Amino acid sequence: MKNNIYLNLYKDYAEQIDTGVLPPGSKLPSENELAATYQISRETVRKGLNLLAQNGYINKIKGKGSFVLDTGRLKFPISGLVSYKELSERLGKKSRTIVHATERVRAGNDIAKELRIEADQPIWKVIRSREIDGERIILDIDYLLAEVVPELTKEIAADSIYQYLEQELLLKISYAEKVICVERATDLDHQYMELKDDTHVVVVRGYVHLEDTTLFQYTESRHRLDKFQFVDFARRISVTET
Amino acid sequence: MKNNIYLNLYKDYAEQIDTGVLPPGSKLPSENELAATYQISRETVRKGLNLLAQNGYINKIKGKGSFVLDTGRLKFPISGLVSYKELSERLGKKSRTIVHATERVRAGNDIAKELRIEADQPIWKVIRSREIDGERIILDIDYLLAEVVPELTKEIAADSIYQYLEQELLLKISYAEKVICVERATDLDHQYMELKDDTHVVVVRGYVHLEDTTLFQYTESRHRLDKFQFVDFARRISVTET
DNA sequence: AAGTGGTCTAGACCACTTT
DNA sequence: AAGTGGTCTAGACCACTTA
Repeated sequence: MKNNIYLNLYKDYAEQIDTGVLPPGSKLPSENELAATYQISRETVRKGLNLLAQNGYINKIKGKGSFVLDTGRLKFPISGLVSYKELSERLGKKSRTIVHATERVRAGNDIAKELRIEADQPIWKVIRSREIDGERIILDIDYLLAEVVPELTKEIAADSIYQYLEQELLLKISYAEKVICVERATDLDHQYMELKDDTHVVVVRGYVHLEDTTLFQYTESRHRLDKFQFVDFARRISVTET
Repeated sequence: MKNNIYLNLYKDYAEQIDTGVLPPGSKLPSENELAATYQISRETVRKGLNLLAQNGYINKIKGKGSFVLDTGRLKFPISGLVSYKELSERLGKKSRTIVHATERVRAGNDIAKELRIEADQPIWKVIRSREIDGERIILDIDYLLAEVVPELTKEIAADSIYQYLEQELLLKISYAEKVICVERATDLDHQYMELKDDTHVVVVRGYVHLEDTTLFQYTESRHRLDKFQFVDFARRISVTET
């Protein structure tokens, strides 16, 4: 249990909104009220509320208050860096992970380039497909630096690699860049997904960094066109320059 | 000129990083230094730096300092709510907008549903294609509440609707939800884009809200598969529950 | 030990909405 | 006038890194 007051506030309200205890449109207590009831300072309350606002949970209106947004309609709060396990648990879908490979190999030229390392460096290669409602519609291929992740097993890959990295190896995952595009389906796609006669797949490339900016993981998440969906929540920063 | 110290700090450094004055890997002055030189408090410095960190400009490391990230390699800082004009200006690509229609109509059932209004309400419908490097690869269809936007012209649509809304109508655009998926190409797609023999297009649906949470704009941005790219920057919030 | 960023406080003033 | 969120301050303590 850490001493992170504003994060606790965030989690409390995020959960209440996720579970529907606080329905869309409800008004949160004012910042002064929250500060008083939680016995914390108002700036700390504001840190928590601002996190909620950034992640699409609430909207703050000057002079009025903070109100719960309608997050349920748009499911999939992917905006953020969330693991597949965390996501499927939140959605409660019937999903299954099939691990096809968990092997320690040496990086080829293409992967070395993506991970920005030299070729022949040892890496972990993990191939998994995700079955949702009985259909294999996602193929995830992960590459992790063996220098950072010395050990990896099929069991970990079947459960959650992120959980292992964070809770066992105590790695601090900091940020990721993702690039989404559409590409021709490969043989591997056909082998591990039920693609019917699709010629293309959506490819989400992920570059995951640690706190010290080390790039330690490159992921290709390949999705069947008709099942792919990505949801983003964005706030506008007014850029009225000069 | 507003009194927004931390936003000024953000813009200053964002520009310096965008233009390469501060190359990737450079170290920013420490928070205490910045507070001293700018004659502001450290918490205010931190607000500016945190904005930079959120938007992928810098990474902050405890005990070490703040460092510029490599934003150039992954261009397209789409993560955020940025208009097409702002984006193309930042990228400096040869692009052109062709306005096909700017008309005041009454909402049909489908659009009324997206905008969450009743059918037959007056709305503006704008159809534009975007030509990049000589090819028409994006089709944007916008629907705006006439109640919020009383007037709209072809000239505005050719330039920037956002600029008009914010600087002329003084509307406060607050946030947007975006949903990305792949769908079958329609006749309209073939009419206004150079689709060759593609059967599908990437569809980015955008729901844009004002400060008071009013949904006032629904946008369909339709992209040719081979030219579509979406880049996202995400920071991890550790969710080590219970 | 000195410097860094992370968290928190108690108070202040402002602009905006409501009564 | 009272209440709301937005900004800013000056100072405190902590955990972490570097020397």
